[in-house]
Amino acid sequence: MADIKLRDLRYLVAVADAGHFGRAAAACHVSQPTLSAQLKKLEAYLGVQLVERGTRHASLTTAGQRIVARARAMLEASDDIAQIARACSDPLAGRLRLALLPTIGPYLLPRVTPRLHKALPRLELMLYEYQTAPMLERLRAGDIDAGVLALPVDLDGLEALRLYDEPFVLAVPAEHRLGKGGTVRTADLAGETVLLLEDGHCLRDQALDVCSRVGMHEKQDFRATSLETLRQMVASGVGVTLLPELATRGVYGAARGVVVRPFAKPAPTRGVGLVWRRTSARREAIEAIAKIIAAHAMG
Amino acid sequence: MADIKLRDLRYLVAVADAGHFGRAAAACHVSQPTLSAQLKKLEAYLGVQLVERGTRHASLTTAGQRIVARARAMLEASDDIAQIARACSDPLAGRLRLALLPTIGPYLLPRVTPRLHKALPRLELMLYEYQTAPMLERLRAGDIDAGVLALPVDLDGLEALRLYDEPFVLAVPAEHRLGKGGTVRTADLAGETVLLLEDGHCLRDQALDVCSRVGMHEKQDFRATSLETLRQMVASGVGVTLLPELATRGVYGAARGVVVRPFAKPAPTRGVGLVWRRTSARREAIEAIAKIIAAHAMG
DNA sequence: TGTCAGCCATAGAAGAATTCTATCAGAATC
DNA sequence: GATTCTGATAGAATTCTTCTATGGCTGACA
Repeated sequence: MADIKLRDLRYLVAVADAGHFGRAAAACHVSQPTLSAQLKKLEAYLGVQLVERGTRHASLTTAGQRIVARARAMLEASDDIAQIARACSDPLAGRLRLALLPTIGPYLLPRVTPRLHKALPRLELMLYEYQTAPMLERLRAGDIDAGVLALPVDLDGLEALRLYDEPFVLAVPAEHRLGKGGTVRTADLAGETVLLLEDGHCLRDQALDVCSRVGMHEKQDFRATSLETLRQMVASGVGVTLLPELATRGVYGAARGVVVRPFAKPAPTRGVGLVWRRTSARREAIEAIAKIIAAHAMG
Repeated sequence: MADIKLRDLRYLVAVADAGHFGRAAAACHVSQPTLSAQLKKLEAYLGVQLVERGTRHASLTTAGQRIVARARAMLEASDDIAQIARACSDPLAGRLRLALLPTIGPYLLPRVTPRLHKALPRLELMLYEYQTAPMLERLRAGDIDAGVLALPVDLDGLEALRLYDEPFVLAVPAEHRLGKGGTVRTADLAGETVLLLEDGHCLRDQALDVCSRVGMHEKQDFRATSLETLRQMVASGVGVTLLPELATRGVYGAARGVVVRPFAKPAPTRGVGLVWRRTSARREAIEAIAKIIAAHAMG
């Protein structure tokens, strides 16, 4: 025999725990003669008596005790290997930390989480909300596995996949001059006062970009901390704003005092993407998530 | 397959080290197909690909790397077990717990421990002192490996070997009527007041047995806790006593105020024996000890 | 481009090890 | 003294591992 066998160590540990060959054998789901013979073989191989066979009780010799301690460690390591294998064998299982922009998360998640849970039931999603800069930082630090944000960003050691393009829509007070009709042209916005998010939100920059092109000016001394604040300010007639379309769908579509109008083509949009470390071991799971989000975000 | 096999882990580690199936197989002293097949089996069992088979080089996958780390630990533990076994395989080595009667230990040990150490240098003797009943109890419980006590005892699952017969001697105050001359006959003791040990010491029962036969009576309201107490009480003239001969040899022979007289034949004696569990794995070492004690106790 | 060498996978047979059931022997218990 | 409990033994069936021989694929080299 060239190698100790884990099975034999299992038998030995069972005897150590049971103090009884028959019960140890039962615990190992083998017959008593099998366990006896294997233990005897192990003793012969090692050249030491491991078990003292009393008439009512089997107990370990000193050598047996010391060896059982090592044996337990080996069996644990063996379990570890199985554990590692299980974790690695199903790339679509385990914990995955996903961050989303504050201007995306609350509006996108209700649309996709049911589908994610259904399609990837063994994936435990941990959800976070960060603005672009801290999100990239935490991504690179390994604090999160993937992030949903507005492209483009500075990829560097990162990999990205475009998920969907989200149009902006115009939100105006109900009694506003632009509060009626179907699509609205960006040119119609010239001269309007626009309300924007505070610094740090990429949506602010994207909206500013649109505004500067069409001749709108930002309402001074006002910065909203969230889209919901923004929406309420619009409702109270302070000005107009640009919202990402998902923020006007579903329960968010029926805000009192606010009229939402889509833009005529070509509508201003922002690209939304999924970003992860190029070296990430969770690539497969991340791509599965990307597929589901891309398919159902705007659909 | 119920268990990962160490052999397969060895193959995996060999591939990790060699980066090459053929060389790994050679390192394991098996054919290349054997190693390939077993690794494939291991991968199937674990449900993960462990080795990336390149055209010129075999490298480990991430799962493989993580598992190899555990595998190395297991192989090391396996070596440890072999090492422990080798160290324990010498039946005359290791720890052996030996108990002696309080009326034997202090007088026998100085005579035999130097010889035990010389003859059994790899044996680590742990010495204990117990009276007969607790000694047998601890023996049966496996707390000690062997015991030196006065025979006969109720052997039951135990095995015994007679070591030597120890005569009793008479100890009297220096000015006592029996304090002079060579041997003394038991019949001369009639009417004497004898001091005895407290309950639990088998020596007490043995001495009582002698006393009752020769017409001595025990000093009431006195029970010594040790032979040395007894000896001092004799020296102070309270009475006489019986001592085991070894307790009057060497440094114990020159007690002031006490005269020791051997008995004329047939002298009363007690048999001293070594007792151990019949199932004990240390039988060989115990018998070696018995041989040495028997040879040098009374010599 | 065709041949060769290196590398791993596959196939089938031989051999070894493990397992089972049935039974035995020794010790403790009633 | 019969019975029960415990571990050891025996022989057959099964399962696993190993071997040799060979195939298929890829890269190197003339």
